[in-house]
Amino acid sequence: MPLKADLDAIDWKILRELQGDGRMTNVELSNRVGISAPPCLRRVKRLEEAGIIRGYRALLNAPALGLDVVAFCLIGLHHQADAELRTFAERTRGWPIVRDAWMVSGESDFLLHCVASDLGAFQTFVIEELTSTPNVDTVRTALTIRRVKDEGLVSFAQP
Amino acid sequence: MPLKADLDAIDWKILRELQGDGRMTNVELSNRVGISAPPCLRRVKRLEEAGIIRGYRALLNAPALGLDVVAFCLIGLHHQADAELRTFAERTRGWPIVRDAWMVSGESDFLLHCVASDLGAFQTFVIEELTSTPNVDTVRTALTIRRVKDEGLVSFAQP
DNA sequence: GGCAACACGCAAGAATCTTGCGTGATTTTG
DNA sequence: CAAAATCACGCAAGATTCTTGCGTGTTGCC
Repeated sequence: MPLKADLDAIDWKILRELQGDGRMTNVELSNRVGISAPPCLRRVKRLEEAGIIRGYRALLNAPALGLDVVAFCLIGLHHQADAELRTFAERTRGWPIVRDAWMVSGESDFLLHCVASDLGAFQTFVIEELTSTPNVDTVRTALTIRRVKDEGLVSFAQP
Repeated sequence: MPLKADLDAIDWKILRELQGDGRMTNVELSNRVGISAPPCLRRVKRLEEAGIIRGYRALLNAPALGLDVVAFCLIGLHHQADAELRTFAERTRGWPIVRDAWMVSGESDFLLHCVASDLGAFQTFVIEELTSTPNVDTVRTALTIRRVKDEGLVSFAQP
């Protein structure tokens, strides 16, 4: 189970390339990183099995699918005991509007990344779901105007 | 250039499957959505060319790569004229710590999703880069404790 | 009722994936 | 210091997948 220390320059190149295009063929990938196809495939498999590559995902165009509203919600709870935090975390998984969610420290307890078809649907969610959820204290929302940067995890130079 | 209205049930299945595993082979995908491989591939190509599928990306395991800190920063600017917003947006693209960034409306002007190797690196970024950037008024940070939900865009039932 | 448009499925050639094996370099061990 | 072990590479071949062209059936529209 290789960790960061076991990765060499070729592994970092592989991660960078697959992050840019996760559906690239193995021969194309092997050309870009400078080795032949079989060892390249073995490296990718190893990175997957080690959990360094968690998976692959198609990126979808939200507006083209009729999802015009992207927003973030900062949630503050009344009580932050472990059970309450778990309860709220579980609840976020049942809300399809919530794309991904983080437990955070600071002024708020949770940050929710939300996608909705329109402003009405989002407001309905905030009012009828979020604020009416037990233990929810504060809800601050930030509607997104546009994305100004969208990169993967490894965007910087690596050894 | 098909839009939402032109998508049928099979297209939605394709989007859902590729969002779950973007590297699935076309024959596997065709089996899952219930048609043969050639028309399945043609549909995927069409979705790509229409921009509905924006691309594919490998998901990486940040902690395994020595990136232990994930945080969000809410940035408020002094002046929000178009030129100033563009200037700050451009600046976020030069910061490797910033994974993706959104221009938002509400109490703040930008939301930054940041990934750093450790707390020190993140704090250095906030102090020496963010707060010392011209026109930056307020910086509120939320360190993430853990991710409680991580799904793609299309997680709910579709026609 | 007939015609055009469209998407499906079959089939075949091209490309890719996948595995086994031999070689060379680096590291470990006696 | 030398021998052995370990490791990753690249080659080659069979299996799988991709990709294209083509014929057929259905749908919608004159």
